[in-house]
Amino acid sequence: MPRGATLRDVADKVGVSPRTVSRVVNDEGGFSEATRVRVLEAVEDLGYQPNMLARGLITRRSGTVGLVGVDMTDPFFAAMADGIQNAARETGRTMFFASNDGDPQRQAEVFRSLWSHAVDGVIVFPAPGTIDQLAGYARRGMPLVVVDDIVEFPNLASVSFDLEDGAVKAAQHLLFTGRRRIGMIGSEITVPRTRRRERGFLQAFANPPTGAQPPELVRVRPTVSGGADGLQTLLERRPDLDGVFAFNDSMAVGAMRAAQASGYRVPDDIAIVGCNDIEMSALVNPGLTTVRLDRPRLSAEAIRVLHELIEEPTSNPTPVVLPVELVIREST
Amino acid sequence: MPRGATLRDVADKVGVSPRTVSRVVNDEGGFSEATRVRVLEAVEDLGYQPNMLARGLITRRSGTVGLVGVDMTDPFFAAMADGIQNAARETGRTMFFASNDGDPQRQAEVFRSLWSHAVDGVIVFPAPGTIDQLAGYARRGMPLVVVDDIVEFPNLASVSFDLEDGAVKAAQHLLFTGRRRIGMIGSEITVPRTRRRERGFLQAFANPPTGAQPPELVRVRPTVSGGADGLQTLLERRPDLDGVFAFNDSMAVGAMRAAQASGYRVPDDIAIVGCNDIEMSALVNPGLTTVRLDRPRLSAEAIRVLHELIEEPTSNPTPVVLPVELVIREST
DNA sequence: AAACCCTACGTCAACGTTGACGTAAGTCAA
DNA sequence: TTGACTTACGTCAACGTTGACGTAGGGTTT
Repeated sequence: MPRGATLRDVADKVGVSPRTVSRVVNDEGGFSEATRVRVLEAVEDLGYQPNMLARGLITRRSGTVGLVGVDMTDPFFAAMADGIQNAARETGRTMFFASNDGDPQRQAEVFRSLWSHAVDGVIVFPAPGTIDQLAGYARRGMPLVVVDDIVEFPNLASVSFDLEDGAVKAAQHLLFTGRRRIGMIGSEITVPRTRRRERGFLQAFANPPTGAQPPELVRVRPTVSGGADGLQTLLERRPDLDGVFAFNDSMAVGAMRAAQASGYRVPDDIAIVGCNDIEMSALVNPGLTTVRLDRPRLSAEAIRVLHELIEEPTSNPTPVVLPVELVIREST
Repeated sequence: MPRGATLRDVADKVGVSPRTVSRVVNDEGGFSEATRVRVLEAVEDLGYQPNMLARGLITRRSGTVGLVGVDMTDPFFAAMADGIQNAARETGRTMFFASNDGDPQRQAEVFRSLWSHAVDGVIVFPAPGTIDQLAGYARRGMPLVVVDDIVEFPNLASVSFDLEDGAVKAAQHLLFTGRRRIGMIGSEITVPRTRRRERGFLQAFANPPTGAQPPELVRVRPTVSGGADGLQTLLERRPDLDGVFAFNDSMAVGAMRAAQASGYRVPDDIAIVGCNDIEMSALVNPGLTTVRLDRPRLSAEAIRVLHELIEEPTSNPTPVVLPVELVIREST
């Protein structure tokens, strides 16, 4: 609720019209050097700050971007959010943040709100089954970047990691280091990116080495405790399990704790590979082997593509897919 | 850049004036049941969404709140942000998020931007030495809640944890369990809340048990690697160190790793107590004894006080100080 | 029947800014 | 000297909404 100085206040003080002050403030040209100096002095004196609501109303640019994620407390996402927020600031935009909790209905609320606030664009980690919802907003003219999912729609870009390849690398590493009875703890939240990890994992078993058993797959909540539950289920099905690939590092850590609690040694009895390389992964004992994602790069690409879309709404950027890398620590 | 239906579109479709549609949408009364039904039908048909920029311009309420933190990737802060975001949504407000990186100048930029966007209020984890900056915005009429710092200014509320007491409890626990050569790893970022932890820590040594040495204090970056460096420094000063209290859990984990890397056993040789109880703390080995903070409660109080301030700008809420609790795990 | 109130609208201006366009004075070329 | 162009402004309307106020028609009271 600002009650600060307006263009008119500055204009009155200097003795010009508000339009001229506006021109100086936005550096549009069409004013003399002398005027510029006097206007900027008055701006300083009065502490004038442009009102983005009024400006946005007429320019149809509010100077804001939205970031919609699944869960802000996920360290992977928090790191992304931080990068995006910084990148947005550099282009003079302020960031709205909201989480969708993986719930399509909540995401719908969030988008209604962002639309009302006339955001210039949104970067979204979509809730399951919301591609149509998102495509609808894209069609209505909202520049939209979907992260970690590959989609192709007009006005809708996507940026993702090559997690299929990551899962292949993880599974191959387990097989290569001699594991033969391998399970995967997947996520019960099923969006395409979830499925790509499973697909890559299974794909690695297309030509299995001798002795490799067909892989087991369970799907649980993508949290530490979910990972623990997942490992329990895998062990019930196959007590001689000797390798696990988890959907993300939080789950991998949960699985590691559960395995240790059940008397299994890691990596001697069971090798564990995670995905994401969050900070915690290097700090647990043993250190977690995991698929590393270049998050700063993802943030940068997402913002870059979003701005492309904002500046040139008709452009149809090709989906960006970033490579991943396996980091080997002590858990395998 | 929404180009959606406006009040006028809805009004034309129904055959009433925009003002009547506005009354129905905002449920102000002064319309017949028949009109209400027909307007809401048209709203639905056209997918009308109020334009918050226009509304905010006239009501001086933008329907947004700001959250300004030090570092979004700090898990403690992420949890707070999530709680605040949810609470804000429940009152129909959308949350801006920005981090100040502990830098007063950056925080100034952030506040300029938020002011321009006419936020209804801001919750801030202040950068060091910015109380005057904040008080300035409060004086200009921006409802402001400072978290984790005690301040008293008009239009400026504060909510914090009793970290002085937390530090007392941590130090007393170390002393009570027989530790006598104790160090503290503090934060080099010095805001009042930092100092309170140090003050509490030192206070516990006012009447030391027999044999207790005067405590050592180092100040480092509040990160995992900073914690590791801090422990190194403490060990250089006092190789027979047997207890450590760290400013936060990330640092405590860093210190734990550094101690183990130097051949000390935890807790046998050195006991470690952290502060904050982040998720990681229960997962490291050994589990970290730490001061638990009720973060959902802090989020809830911050939002509650902020709304109080928004609704009643003249109210002068008393600072809220929340109790803390020591959680004993295996690191002591 | 006059005076009053209530209901259900409509009208108009304003929020602070910028897009579109107008214009007086000065500059320049033919 | 005239016409065209440029510079440095000003004027006006519009963005979409709500606050303030007006009013026609019906009902109720005196």
